[in-house]
Amino acid sequence: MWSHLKEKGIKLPDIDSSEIERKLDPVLRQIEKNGIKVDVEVFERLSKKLEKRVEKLQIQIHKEAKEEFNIASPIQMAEVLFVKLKLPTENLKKTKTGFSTAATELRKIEDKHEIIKLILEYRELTKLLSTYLKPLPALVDSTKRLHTHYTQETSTGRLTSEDPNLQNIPIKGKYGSEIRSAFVADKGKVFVVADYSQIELRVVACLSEDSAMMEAFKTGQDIHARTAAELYDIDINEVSKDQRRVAKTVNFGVLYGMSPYGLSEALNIDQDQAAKYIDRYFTVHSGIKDYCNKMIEKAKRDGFVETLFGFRKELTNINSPNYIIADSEERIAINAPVQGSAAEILKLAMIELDEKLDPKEAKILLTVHDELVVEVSDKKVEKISNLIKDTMENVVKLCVPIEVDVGIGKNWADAK
DNA sequence: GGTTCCAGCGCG
DNA sequence: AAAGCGCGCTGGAACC
Repeated sequence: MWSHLKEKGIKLPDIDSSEIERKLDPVLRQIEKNGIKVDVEVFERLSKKLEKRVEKLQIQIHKEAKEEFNIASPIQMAEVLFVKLKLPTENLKKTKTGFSTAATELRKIEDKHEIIKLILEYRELTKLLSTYLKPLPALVDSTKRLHTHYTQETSTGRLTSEDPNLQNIPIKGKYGSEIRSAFVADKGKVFVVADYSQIELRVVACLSEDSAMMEAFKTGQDIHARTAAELYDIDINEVSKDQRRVAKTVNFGVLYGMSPYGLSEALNIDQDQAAKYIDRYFTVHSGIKDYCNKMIEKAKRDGFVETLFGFRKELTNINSPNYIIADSEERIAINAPVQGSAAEILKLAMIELDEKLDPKEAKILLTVHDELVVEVSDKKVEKISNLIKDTMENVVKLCVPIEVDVGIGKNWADAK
């Protein structure tokens, strides 16, 4: 499906998707066996702190509601907010049982009542406690290491991590880095964390041969700032933080087949403005537009699309008269080749690294979609971090450069 | 007591 | 008319 790209300067190893899976399997089993060390005391300290705060929040929420109810129950929550306190529900999404109390919806009415802030903080903290801080320490082995299980995900070709899932460890919020700092390198070793920079956007730049996006990557520009400059018709150096944020959402949204409605929801702007952004984007990036149309056409004709290495995503319902199903499969047709090809690139890098790394010096501990965490002997960091970066950047040659950011540290937070 | 579904939310 | 891709885990709720 992508063989025409081979005349355009891309170079792929001579291997197909199923052979990638075969070769990757023993590598994954070794990674699972390695495990990653957790400083349980960091979790316990943070747990105590957050539990105290949650108790206070619970009391305050009940006081504001003038009623004791189960804050963890969305049904009871909706009753309190929208019936008892009569908070406005105009722009709120609905669920099967009534109005949604999801964080995105509550933020729309955040300034209508003091209780909303409290609920959002309560949700944040209880999520961290129940999903990470409480369960993970119970799962470490006698050497304090945590072992996940990776499975080859059959939908897009990504890997998934379960029991426990180590691909969704917090990083973003107030406590993200504190939680990540509990994942530590063994004595005499450090973490080398290597992640692909904008790999999905680089892949789509190559699959689509979109000239503006290819140029952005070839010249090493900040891709979101460049898109902002295009959307607002300004110089790339004049782009504000907010404009960059909008452009970032547009860049990712397009990869997922986002509609004007979806963009307006994501950015909290009106739908006309969102439509203008998308329109402008596709005017500048006609190659991306063509790519989207081609993937949809191909899926409608052949019943599947595929990745760079031939992993197929079947889309047998794309011609369905039910537009909910057909539209959904159109979005998947756009996204699957991009997400799947990016996954293959990391998998190939893992296979190659497994061959190159001496297990006495370096062990892969985690793989998180576009990132590897490797535990490396103190003395060899310089040499091995260069090897990792070099291997990941050159495992395939796309029509744009591939860049890898490398960090080094004693724990997962410091190494990023 | 167990299973299943849903809503919600953590990550890329 | 629905509305952004891919996951796994948790607690509540409904039911057996």
